[in-house]
Amino acid sequence: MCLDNTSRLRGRSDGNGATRERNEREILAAAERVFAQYGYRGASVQAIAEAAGLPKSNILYYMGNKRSLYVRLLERMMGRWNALLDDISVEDDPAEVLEAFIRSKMQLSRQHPEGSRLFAAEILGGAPFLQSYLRGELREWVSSRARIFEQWAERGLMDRVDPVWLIFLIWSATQHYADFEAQVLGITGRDEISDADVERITAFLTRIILKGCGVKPRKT
Amino acid sequence: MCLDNTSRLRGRSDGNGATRERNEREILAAAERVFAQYGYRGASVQAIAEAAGLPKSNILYYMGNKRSLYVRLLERMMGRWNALLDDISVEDDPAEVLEAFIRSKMQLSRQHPEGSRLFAAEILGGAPFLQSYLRGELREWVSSRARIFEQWAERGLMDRVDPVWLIFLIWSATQHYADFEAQVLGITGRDEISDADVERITAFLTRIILKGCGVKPRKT
DNA sequence: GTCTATACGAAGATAGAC
DNA sequence: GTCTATCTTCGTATAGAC
Repeated sequence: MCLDNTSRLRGRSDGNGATRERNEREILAAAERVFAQYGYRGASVQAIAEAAGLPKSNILYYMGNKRSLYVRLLERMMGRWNALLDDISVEDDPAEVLEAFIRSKMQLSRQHPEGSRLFAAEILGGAPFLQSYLRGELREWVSSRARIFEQWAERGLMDRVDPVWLIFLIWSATQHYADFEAQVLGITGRDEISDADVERITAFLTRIILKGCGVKPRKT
Repeated sequence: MCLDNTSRLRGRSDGNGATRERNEREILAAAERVFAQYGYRGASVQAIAEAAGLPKSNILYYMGNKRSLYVRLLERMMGRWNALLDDISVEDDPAEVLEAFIRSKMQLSRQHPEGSRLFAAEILGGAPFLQSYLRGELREWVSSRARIFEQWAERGLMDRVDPVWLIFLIWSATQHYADFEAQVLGITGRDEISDADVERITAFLTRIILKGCGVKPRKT
């Protein structure tokens, strides 16, 4: 007699999908933490559900299955990553570009430590889901940057160092504080890495790397 | 009438425990690979058994349980690590010491990439088994080195940089090639990192870091 | 010493009640 | 849309045959 099942339930929900959106956000955040901590295999849907405060089947209802949830998180992280890799040109000032690169990379790891660790765990395990990304998109990005570094060296704006190793050096140095946070905290006796620490580390890395590459100080 | 069970079996085996030794070595090597790839939770005893070419219960017979196998591997890796951290003094030449440090750290990662990744996965997951090692032994080691770096700076042998951040920089840069090997291979299009690559990377890192810290060139 | 068989819980995933 | 109940497979670990 009364409303059918579908409309009754539609009526009970908010109608604009706000609940779904909120739940999805919660699930993605919780899953990022759990996958980052235990890796793809080590993470259980149950653990993600508990972290999100939802029943297990709810996770699978929203995300289909464990695999696609994981892929979605990786893609989200790659998106954040791509967002900060805007174009640079030979005409730019090397000191400025390298400093901005180090700074934005530090901030990305800082703002998304779980995403950073998720990515690290994926690579550590042989990058089963990211092979094509690494061999395609990312490889292209590295090549194009490398060419610019080489041109800077030709113009005498910096030393002739292998640009690819330089990019890896910046990546490893900046990611370290997110990925190996447990080690950094344990050794330094801190219980968190503060904003001031991040500022000091950024300045330290910028200084060592710019000086180490013989980059001429900023024009500004 | 014939021999009792125990002696019969002793008689059948080699008697000097060579089989046991060989099996243990195989198991440890296989487990290191599997734990490195999947992390503690993600690794299954079954997968380790298959990698070692032995039945599952054999693994548990030799190692007791999954946990103690894992701990044993961590301890083995910490042992290798400690072995290369011999004493240095203020009297030594900074350039020589830092270069030797970078070189030996690169070689450790090179010779034991699975051990390196195992350690990385443990830290990534919040170092549940290594908390006390980090807060104790390793912390002490870092402090003592840091003091020496500071004294070198006071003597004008290098810039006044934060010695702890410097140690982290060297660690992250050198471990990167083992831990993120999949990324390095994907981006550079290599299918392995050769000895010559390691040599080039070592030279690159040494150059950037020494120059970046304003270390006076070697006396030799 | 070594392996097969098995106990028992937790894994991912789905069916179906509400 | 959401959750409980359940299916099947795989997890660690052990008992006991050989």
